[in-house]
Amino acid sequence: MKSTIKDVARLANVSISTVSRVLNNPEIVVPEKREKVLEAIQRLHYSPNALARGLIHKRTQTLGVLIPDISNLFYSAVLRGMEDAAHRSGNNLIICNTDNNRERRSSILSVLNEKQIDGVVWTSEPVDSGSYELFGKFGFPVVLAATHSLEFELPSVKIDEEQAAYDAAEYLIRRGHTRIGMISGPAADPISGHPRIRGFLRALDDYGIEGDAQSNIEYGKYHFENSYTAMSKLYAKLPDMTAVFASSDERALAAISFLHDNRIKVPDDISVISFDNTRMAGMSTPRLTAVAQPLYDIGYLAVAKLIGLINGEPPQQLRTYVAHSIVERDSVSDRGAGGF
Amino acid sequence: MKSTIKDVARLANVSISTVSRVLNNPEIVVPEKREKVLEAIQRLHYSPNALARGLIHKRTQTLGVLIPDISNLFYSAVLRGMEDAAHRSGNNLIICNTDNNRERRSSILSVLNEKQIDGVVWTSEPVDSGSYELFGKFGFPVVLAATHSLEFELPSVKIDEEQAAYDAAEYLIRRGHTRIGMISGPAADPISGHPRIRGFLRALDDYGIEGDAQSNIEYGKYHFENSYTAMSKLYAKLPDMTAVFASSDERALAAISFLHDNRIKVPDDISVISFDNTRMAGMSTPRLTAVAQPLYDIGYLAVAKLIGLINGEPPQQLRTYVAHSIVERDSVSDRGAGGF
DNA sequence: CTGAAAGCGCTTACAG
DNA sequence: CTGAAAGCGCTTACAG
Repeated sequence: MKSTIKDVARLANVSISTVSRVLNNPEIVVPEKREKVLEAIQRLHYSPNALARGLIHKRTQTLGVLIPDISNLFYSAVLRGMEDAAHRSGNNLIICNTDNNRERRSSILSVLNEKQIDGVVWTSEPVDSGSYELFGKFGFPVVLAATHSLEFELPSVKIDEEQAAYDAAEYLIRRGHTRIGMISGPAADPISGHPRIRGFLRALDDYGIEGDAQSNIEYGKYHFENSYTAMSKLYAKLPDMTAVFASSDERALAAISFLHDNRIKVPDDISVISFDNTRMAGMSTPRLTAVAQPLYDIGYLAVAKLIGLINGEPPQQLRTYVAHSIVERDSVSDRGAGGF
Repeated sequence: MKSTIKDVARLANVSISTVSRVLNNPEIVVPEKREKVLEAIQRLHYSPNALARGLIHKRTQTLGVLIPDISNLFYSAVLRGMEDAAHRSGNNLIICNTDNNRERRSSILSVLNEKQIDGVVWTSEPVDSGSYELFGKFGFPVVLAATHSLEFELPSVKIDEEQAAYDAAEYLIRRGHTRIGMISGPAADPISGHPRIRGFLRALDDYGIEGDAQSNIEYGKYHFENSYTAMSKLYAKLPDMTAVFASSDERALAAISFLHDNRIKVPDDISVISFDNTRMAGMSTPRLTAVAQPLYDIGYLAVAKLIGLINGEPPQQLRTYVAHSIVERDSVSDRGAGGF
C-alpha cells in the first residue's frame, strides 16, 4: 500500500539507483529523467522510508530524552527548548519519563539504544554509575541538562546553583532582611539540595548574619503539600523572620499559601523570594520575585551540544554554566536597607 | 562496533536464524544451543536493531504526538497520560510542537510518516482539511485528544465542553450569584471558545438571568496578559458583578491578579470559578474552585484508543466524552443561595 | 550519467 | 529443530 522506491522506479522507467539519486543528489541526474522520477514520486505519494535509510546511515535523526516528569512546568520548559533545537536541526525527540526511578531509567536507555537513537539528553537527575556504564556500553553520546556530574566526564549545561542561591539570599539581605528562613529540597539532592543550601548559608555568613542549617532551614520534597508543611514548621521555629527563600516556585507558592492561610501578608509581613522562575511565577498573587533559571536555553543548548557531539565537532567545553538572574516582581518588600 | 546478530551467530556457532529464534521464540530451540546463544548475547552486549525489525514488521512501536506547546501545563498533563499509556504497552512517543501552525503541522506529519510511526495522536487543535487529507494519504491511524471533529470521522476523546461550562455557571448561580461575567478564549475557537460560551449563556438563560455574549463576556487569547486586560474590561462594563467564570486556569489567575491589584477581594467581593484544573489550580492564593478536566485520563485514553486501532481491534466508539467534575476550593463564596 | 549488485540487520517461509 | 535463502526499503561503490 505504501509505495516504495521500486514502484517509483518502475513508473519512471529507471533503476532504483536513479530514483535514489534524484532524492539525494538531484543535480547528478539528467534533467529529463529527473523530471520523470519527480513526477512518479508525486503520482505515487512516495516518501522514503527512514528506517531503511537509518539502517544504512547509522543515523536516525532521533534523540532520546530522559526527564523525570513532563507534567512539571520546570521540566516542560526545558523540554520546549530541546524541542526547538531539535526541530531546527532536523531531529526528533523521543521523550521518556523516568519518575526518578533507577530501573525505569535503565530500561528506557535500552529501548532507546535498540531504536538506534543518535544520542541522549539526560535531564535534571544525578547520574548513577549504573547508567554511566550503560552510556559506555551503548556508545551513544550523552549530554546532561539542568544537572551535571563531577564524578564522570559528561558534558552538561546548567546554572551555578550555589551562586544563584547566594544571590537570592544576598538580594534579601540588601533589602534589609536579617531574619531569613529557607524552604529547601532534600539536603541530599546534589542539584537542588545542598548546593543551594550552601549558597544560602554562605551569604548569611558573608553578611555577618547568624544562622545555620539547623535553625533557618526546613526541608520539603518537591511537591506543594510537603512544602506547605515545611513552611509551617519554619514559621514555628523562626516566628520573627521577615523573609523566606524558597528553592523552587512550587515551594514559594506553598509558602505563600501557608502565610495567606494564617493571615500573614506577603510581602508586607514576610517577603518571599523564589527560585526557577517558571511561568507560574508571573501568574501568582502576589507575583513572585525569583531567581530565574534560563530554562528554555538550558534545554536548547543541551541538544545543540549533543548534536555537535553527534556530528563529531570538537567539544567546546565539558561543563557549561549558564547565567541566572533575578526577576523582580511583587513578593519581596524593602525593609529600609540595613546599611549594606 | 555495535555487535550484530551475525557476531552472535559466529560466537555461538549457529546460524543467524537460530539467534533470531532464541530472541523471538526461545522455546523452539534446543536448550543447549539456546544457552550458547544467550551467553554470546551477554558477552557481546548484543541488542537487536529496532530499525531492521521495523523494516520487516512494518511496526515501530513508536507513536507521534502533535501538541501545540509542551511547556503549557494543560498540554503537559495530557501528555503525561499519553506517555504512561504508551510506556505500558511498549511504545514510545515522538513529541512535536505545532505552535498552532498549519505548515509546521503538515511538515511534522510528513516526517513522522517517513519515520514509519504506527499512529498519531493529534492534540487540542481543530483538524483542518489539509491535515485530514494527509492522514488518508499516509494511511496511519489518528486519534484526537482534547479535541474532536464533527466534520470528519475521526476517533477522539475529550469532555463535553458545553455542559462543563454550563455546570460552572450553574455552580455560581446556585450559590446565589446573578451578576456573572465570563473571561473566554477567542469565540472562534471550536473547542475552548463557542461551546463554553454557549454553555455559559444557556445556564444564565435556564435560570432566568439576563445576560448575553455582548455584555457579560470578554475575550482574551490564552495567555495571562491578554486575560488580565480582558478582566479589566469586563470589570469596567460589569462593575456590580459578583462572580466570574474564567475559561482556563491561566485566565482565572489573571482575573485574580487584576482583582488583587485593584484591591477587590477574591472570593469575598468577587468569586472566580476556573476551568481545566491544572496543577496550578491548587497552588494559587486563593486556591481555585474549578471545573476539572481529567487531563491525564484524556491523554491515557487517547493513546489506548490509538493502540487499539493499530492492533486492529474493533473501535468501541468513535467519539469518547469523558466526565468532568467540579473541584471546590477557595475562590468561590456563597451569596446565600437565591432560592434555586 | 546510470544500472546491477552488494549490503545495512533483521525475520520468516522453505527444505531438510 | 535448524540452516540457506529471500526479502524488508533503501544507499553506495563499481563498472560501463
